[in-house]
Amino acid sequence: MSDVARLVGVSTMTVSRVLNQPDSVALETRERVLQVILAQGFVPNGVAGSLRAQRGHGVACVVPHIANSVFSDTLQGLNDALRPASMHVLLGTSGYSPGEEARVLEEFARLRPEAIVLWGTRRHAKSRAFLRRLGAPVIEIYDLVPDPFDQVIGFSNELAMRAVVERLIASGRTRIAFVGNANDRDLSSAQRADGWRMALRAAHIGAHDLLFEAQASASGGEDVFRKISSAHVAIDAVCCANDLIGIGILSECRRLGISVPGELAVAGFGDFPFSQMFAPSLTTVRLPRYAIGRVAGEQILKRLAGAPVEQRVIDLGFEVVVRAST
Amino acid sequence: MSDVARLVGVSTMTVSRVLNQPDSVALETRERVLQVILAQGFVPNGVAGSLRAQRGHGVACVVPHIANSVFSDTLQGLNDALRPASMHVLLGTSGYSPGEEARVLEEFARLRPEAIVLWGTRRHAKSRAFLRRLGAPVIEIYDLVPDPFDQVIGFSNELAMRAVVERLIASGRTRIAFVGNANDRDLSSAQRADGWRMALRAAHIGAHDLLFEAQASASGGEDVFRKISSAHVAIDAVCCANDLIGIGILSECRRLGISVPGELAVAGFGDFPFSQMFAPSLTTVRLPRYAIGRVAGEQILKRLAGAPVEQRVIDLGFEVVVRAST
DNA sequence: CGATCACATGTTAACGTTCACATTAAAACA
DNA sequence: TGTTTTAATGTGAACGTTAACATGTGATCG
Repeated sequence: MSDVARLVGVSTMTVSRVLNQPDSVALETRERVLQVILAQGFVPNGVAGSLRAQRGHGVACVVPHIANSVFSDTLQGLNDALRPASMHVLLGTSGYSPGEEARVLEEFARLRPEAIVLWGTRRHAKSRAFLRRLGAPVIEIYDLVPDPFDQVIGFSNELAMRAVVERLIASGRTRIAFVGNANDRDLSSAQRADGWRMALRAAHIGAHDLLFEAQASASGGEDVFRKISSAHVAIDAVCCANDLIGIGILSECRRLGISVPGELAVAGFGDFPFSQMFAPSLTTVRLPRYAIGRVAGEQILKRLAGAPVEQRVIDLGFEVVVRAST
Repeated sequence: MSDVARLVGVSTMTVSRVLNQPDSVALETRERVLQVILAQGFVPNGVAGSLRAQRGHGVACVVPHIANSVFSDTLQGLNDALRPASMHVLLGTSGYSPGEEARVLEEFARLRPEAIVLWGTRRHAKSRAFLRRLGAPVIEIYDLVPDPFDQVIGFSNELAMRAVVERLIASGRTRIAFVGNANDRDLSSAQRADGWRMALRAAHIGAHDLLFEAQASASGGEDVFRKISSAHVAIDAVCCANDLIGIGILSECRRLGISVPGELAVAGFGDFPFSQMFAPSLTTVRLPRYAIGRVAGEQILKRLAGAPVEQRVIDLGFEVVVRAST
């Protein structure tokens, strides 16, 4: 930068101002500076700038797993919102482990990010203490909780699944099963099961024995449905914790000659990219995946600009997408 | 850091050494320092460290679009490889535009990344000049080219598609169409078309009129196949530039009552997550998506450790996955 | 017409580390 | 025993920018 300043015949401060507060520099000076910057190919050192200004341009984002359309859509939204403000995303993964999340956070904290975006609301006490000390805005995404750490953006898993079950009940189904991964690392599946239970209870339908565990994958769905069907459990509908399971069940039904939705209605959750291409196409819940990221980014920018937190809980809703499988 | 140093009764340099070269500090001193660090909750300032040491821990990665399983798998691989070395990924998107890529690169350049990972090999002259000046290792991924800018990791689109077509020919197909997005922003689709042409030529099968353009989506596949079939073009096989198109064609065949693979063989490209769940399941090419990211990360670490570039072109191959649709 | 003000630019120091070199003490050696 | 080597720590400066304050110039005002 001092090279540029010398060539133009101004102080480094003027060059710095051209870069950061162009309006405070006289038009003619500004143009001369910009010209030299271009000619010299000068790229300002953001590291030095961040150090001196005591604020950077990074937003740390920790998700369980990148290779998953749920998270990648959200990342896209976050990135799209932040880029115009020349903020960048520091990406990390926790592999669904709170301990790993804490470790990743500690690494990121060294870089003094301006804000932090975390998937889910269940985390290690260590992480909490850490985040508190960091002082940066913390946006939790996906699982809506009434009293978040700082701010939470997402939708209600319970209400969404409840809406699905209510549709099934309205269309005359009475023996409605739930299939999910009850793995306690995954809070959302448990919340979805709660929604299923609530809907049945509200309609005075008992369903104590119709909860089945499955891995959150298509083969998990196939496996569990093979078991259900060979055990001759009487059901006329099945709600799945996600679309992968639903598609596994659909393909197993095809194999077993069970007509969908004639004999069995199948509903998924999450509206994964291929769910509508299936035959029959899968009824599911569309989640505001992109919007969650986008709104998170917008909230971050607002708050960094000094705005107060208006809503600690931002509910972006969901949409039940009724297709051929129910 | 000086607080910690004072509390322990050593100089800041010793604290710094405990953090960066623990072996050079006496065991007893080291333990005392670590204890105070923990007690004080001291988190070293990586920004200051990077500035002084003139090297950071960031790897800039620019892909066209995050919300795409192809890229997200690769990102996962990259991240997994880099994390143990406490390197982090700076994520940016170009939206398939070389101009936007150049802009994002310029932003990232300010942060002085240690290495750069870029999707594809087609880029703006501005980007090239830029990358050259930066001096950091540049890894291009996916499209293999014989003479890369620095280093390229991927597979051969041509050979992969050629292998698919050869299988179709071997199984007796003679009227083999290609459907892809000939949009010139997407080099890979063009390379795949080349592979198709090469295979036909090698088998002495002409196919001048069997190249069809379609958007790279399921609905693109449906649309184009509707046109093909209403124009009564005689074909007995179709290769698609990606699985989305293939699945669109499969679902259109189902609608039109065309038996697959009886009347028509359909092959996709890319092995997208749901392709094997379809009925019929889609024959496709499995790409080393995760491995590309992983190997990119490993190469970066190697090179940062001072190792010379052994292979400028790293071919990770592909695998033709034959399923029910052919 | 002198005082006040806004504007454009400059000066100095500091952000929190780590590099390069210096120092000290103890150990190893001839 | 004197000299060299090794290990452990300290000192001062520097990384490249920007915050805070200072200065100088011309315009505006009563």
